[in-house]
Formats: sequence, structure tokens, C-alpha cells
Amino acid sequence: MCAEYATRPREQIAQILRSERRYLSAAEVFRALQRARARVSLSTVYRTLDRLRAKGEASSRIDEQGEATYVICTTSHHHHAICRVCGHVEEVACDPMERFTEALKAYHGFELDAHAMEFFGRCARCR
Amino acid sequence: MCAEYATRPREQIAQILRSERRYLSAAEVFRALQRARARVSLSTVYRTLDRLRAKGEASSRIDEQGEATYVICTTSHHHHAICRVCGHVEEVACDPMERFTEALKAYHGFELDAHAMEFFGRCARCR
DNA sequence: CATGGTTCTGCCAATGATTCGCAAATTATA
DNA sequence: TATAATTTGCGAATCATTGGCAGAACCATG
Repeated sequence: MCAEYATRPREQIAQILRSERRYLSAAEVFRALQRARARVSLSTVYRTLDRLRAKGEASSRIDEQGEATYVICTTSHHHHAICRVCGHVEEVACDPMERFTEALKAYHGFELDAHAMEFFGRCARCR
Repeated sequence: MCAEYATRPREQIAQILRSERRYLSAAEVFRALQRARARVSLSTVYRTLDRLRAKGEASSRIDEQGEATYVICTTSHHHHAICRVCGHVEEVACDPMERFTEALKAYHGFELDAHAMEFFGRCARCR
């Protein structure tokens, strides 16, 4: 029991996420599937996205409107810089943040949990 | 037209927010009102919280479950460091972030919009 | 302190994203 | 192909949030 089946819907959903390198909501993935003539139910989209996150293959965030969005990530230890213009997700290594982490601790006695941060701005292309 | 009435419900809601220095959802504010024997409807809580945000007297964020939460802020130009343990909100001035902003631009060509960041960790008291 | 126009509130129905239950379909394996 | 486990699709249920609207509260004025 508890095996793992490779199914067509799952592969189609992963495909969509891999091709778009930005945070997508379940509804957006669902629409993309329809455009691609893939018959997958919205329920399956929700379940599959959540499953990808649980396995660590995707990371999720709640956007400004409170909707859950997902993106496939490639490296393991990093944070996301999200472009406000195109939605592009830049994976930021932990290293360049250490200076800031130290400053925050010195100024405020605040110890940063470096695993839950995201940054917004404009990426190199959109500037 | 477009005047502004000082009402009991509004004052009671602001009172709650001022006494708790952490992000509260509409439902939490509503429960706090009930504990204080204040008869205010949930609709009014939603409207008032949104109104405070629009006036810049409170700032809001969407939590991990997608619920909108609100906190009163005192200074104008800052970001929030949120304690994972007690929920305490530390207001972080922009200054200590400039180093980090520069590094992000140098490494990734990413220009940070310094007005939409939040940091999580453990505050001085909870460490 | 009564009046009247404006602004707020409470109630309740509507919305929209997400989850749940369950029967039918799909997958892996023999 | 037969079987058992897993996954899917459908529709109903849930839950935070919003909208409409009639009545209540507010406050400047007479």
C-alpha cells in the first residue's frame, strides 16, 4: 500500500509548471490544461499541486488576493525574488542574505528564520 | 458629502488592534470584541479593517492559510519582522536593508521594490 | 433639542476558492 | 485479463469575504 502511480493528469500538470517559471494558481494551471486540450478536473489540479509541494518539488505561496500559487523549484536551499512585472521567479541563494540577517539581529534582536522570505521587485529583463 | 463619522464600533475595533501588537484576522478581532461584550457585526469588522488599511493606519498581510490579517503601525516607512512564536511585529527601518538590496541587484540584476517585504523568525523575547 | 441629510451598521444572501465523499476509471502487477 | 491499490471526476459542502439594502447612528443646523 501507499505506492505511487504515474498518471497522465499528473504529468500534464507538471508539464505546465515546468514550462512556466512563475507562480501559478490552480485556476491558471487548469486554464492552461484546457488550452492544451488536456482533460483534467480542477480537483485533480488542486490535489496534484498540493502533492508536489508536499514532496518538495514545488514551492507555494499565497498571493495578495489570498490565492495559493505554485512554482517548480530547481535548487534546494534558496528564497524567491519575484518580478512584479512578468512574475519571473529568481532563486536567491542564502549567502547574499547573511549580512542582512546579522544586521537585523544586531538592530532588533530579531533572529531571522531564513526559510520563509520572499522579495518583490523588477527582474533584470523588466527593469 | 464624504464626511467621516466617529462611531462606537470603529473605536472598539481600533482599540483591539492597538492593544494587540500583532497581525489579527477579522475573525480574531470579532472574537475579541465579543469577549469585551462589544456588539459589533462581522461585516463591520471587515469594513473597518479595510478602511484602516486604506487610510494607512494599519497594514495588512495574507497569512499562510490565505486569511487577511491586520496590524496597527506607528512609523511610516518600514517593513515587518514577524515573530513565529508570539506573533510580535517588529518594525524594521529601511536602512539596514540597503546592503542586502545592493547585493541582490549585483548578483541577480534584481531591483528590489523595498515596500513589500516581510521577515519571519523569533523576536528578542522569544529566542 | 428636534430635524434632515449623510454615513454607518446589521442582517442575510451571494460569491469564489478550496476541500470532501464517493463511485467509477486508471494503474501496476501477476 | 483479473485483481487490488490508487487516482480521478463530479457535485456537494465549507469557509472567508463581499454586496445589497433597510434601518440606525451621527452631527451640523435651526
